[in-house]
Amino acid sequence: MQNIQQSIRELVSQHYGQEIEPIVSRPEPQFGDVSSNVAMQLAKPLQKNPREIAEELAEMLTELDEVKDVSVAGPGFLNITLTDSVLVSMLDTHPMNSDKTVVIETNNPNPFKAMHIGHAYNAIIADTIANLIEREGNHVYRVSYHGDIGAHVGRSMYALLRYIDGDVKKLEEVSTDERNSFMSRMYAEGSRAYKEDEAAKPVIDELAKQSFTRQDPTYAHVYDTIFDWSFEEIALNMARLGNKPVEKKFLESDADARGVQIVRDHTPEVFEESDGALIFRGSDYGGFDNVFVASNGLGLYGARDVGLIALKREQYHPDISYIVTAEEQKAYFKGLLAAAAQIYPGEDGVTVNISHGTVKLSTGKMSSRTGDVIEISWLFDQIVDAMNDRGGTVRDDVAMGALRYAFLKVRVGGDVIFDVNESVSIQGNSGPYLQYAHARACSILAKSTVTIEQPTDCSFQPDERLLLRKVTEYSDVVERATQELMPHHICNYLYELSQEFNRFYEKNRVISDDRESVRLWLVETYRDTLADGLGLLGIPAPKTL
RNA sequence: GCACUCGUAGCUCAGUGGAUUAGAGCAUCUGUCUUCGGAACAGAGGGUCGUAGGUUCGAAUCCUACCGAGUGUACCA
Repeated sequence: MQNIQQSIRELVSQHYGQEIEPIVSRPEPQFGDVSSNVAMQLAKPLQKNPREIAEELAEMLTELDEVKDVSVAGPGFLNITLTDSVLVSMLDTHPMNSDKTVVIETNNPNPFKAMHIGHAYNAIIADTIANLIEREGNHVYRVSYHGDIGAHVGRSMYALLRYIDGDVKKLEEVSTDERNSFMSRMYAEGSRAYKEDEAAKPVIDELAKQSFTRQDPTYAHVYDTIFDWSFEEIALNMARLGNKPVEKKFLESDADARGVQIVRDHTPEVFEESDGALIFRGSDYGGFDNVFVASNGLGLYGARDVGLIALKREQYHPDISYIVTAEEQKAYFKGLLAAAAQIYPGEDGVTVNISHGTVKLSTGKMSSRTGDVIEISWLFDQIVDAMNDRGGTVRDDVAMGALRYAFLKVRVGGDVIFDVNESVSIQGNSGPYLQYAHARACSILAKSTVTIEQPTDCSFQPDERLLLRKVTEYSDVVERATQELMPHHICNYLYELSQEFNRFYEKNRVISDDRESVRLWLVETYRDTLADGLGLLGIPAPKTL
């Protein structure tokens, strides 16, 4: 597509003396392979009828080797059909043309709390965006960031210390399977006590403060144990979600002291004092005025994020650093990033916040166990149940594909209404459907004994050409998804691609047909493209299902 | 109150300046079919693209107002 765009640009430059970027798109197959409204773009500067310009351009384009046919439609649209060999040449993978150092947070659940559905969504979006950036040729560092200190730790510790009642051995009685629900129960209990029990409040505040120092041996022991459990749980869930491992875990405790110091060093130039706290006037930058260091001298999340930016900067010297969060934090990040831009002049725009919506269940049913949050384990249980109901075998790679695809197929930014049954459905626009489509193509390839040949004469039959044409769109789709950081474009495309294959497959035999070797090549090309696309989405592409 | 996001078929969503029927999936209805994995294919019904103006040769897409939903709005993250 870029070649033809280039050709049009040159023609326009030569014949009309206009330097423009011709807009080209993919029309419906019946209209050709490429269409362009370049004549309309030229009509105004040239003071000429667009239809007339289109006719002239059509004549010139027909002369090109890569063009088979051109027609003019409507007010002056050009519909261009390319030769088959050009179509084949378009299959070449798109160039790796970027070489930046990129840091991206691909998960950030807090220890001492259960992982919920929002963590899963956040992690899947971020991991897939990381895949896209990596594909461009950039050096990507996946990192994570976790809150290991502060208020929520105090709440959990309150309930935990009461639970063990002086005997740390009691923790050993909690079996591996029960740990996650045990931890969320403890957190829920502590939270409730903080809200409802006046006497507990100061105790919890004190326990929260202790999370910074952890000097009491019993406290330290319980803390360390739950800390380890939490990270085992996080690692387990990340693997289950199909996320690639991170290179480094950053902790709030690492970032805290550093951030507080930086905020102090930049007061009053960047931050200012207000009611004893150090604040940043985010409202001047589309955010809101926010406290970074509290009046009691302790760092808040803002200060820690400043510290985290400093740590990432030292460790990786990133050209771009992505922080993927839910949209609730969008305004906060406007302020934070404006502050960071002042702390590090000339590095404005290095740190970028990508925000996404929240996940809601279509059934409206929430987790019964912990009240208001939906735990990841519960989510997987639902998927497994739905698979069982369908009578299919339950497989981890299919569950993973179902969940990732359901989350990724919607545009990043809006909310996701998650329907468990729809996600595992083998029919329709779902992960398992694509996995099935892949397995089916593999099966054909495995069955044939004929050698696969890339066609040399390049004359395809109409149905073959339709499939080939669809496959050639892949690199454009990947490019768009990468530029916009929008994985859903790939989902939509892969689904259309599979449909196109099914249409072909329905009407045309591959094995024991005269054109078997050419068609095998086509099936293989399709299969490889599908597998590559699924790979970018982090979805397994099984050979059998 | 102010700021940001969103409003497209019964439901869930693509499409965000370009046309020749505004597209998919689910759901509903009808066909094909002893298949290379039918977990398929073909087709039908279903839309004043929230409402009203405006800009443009051309608007679901841009602008304005209004209606409706969500989120944020300093010592939680």
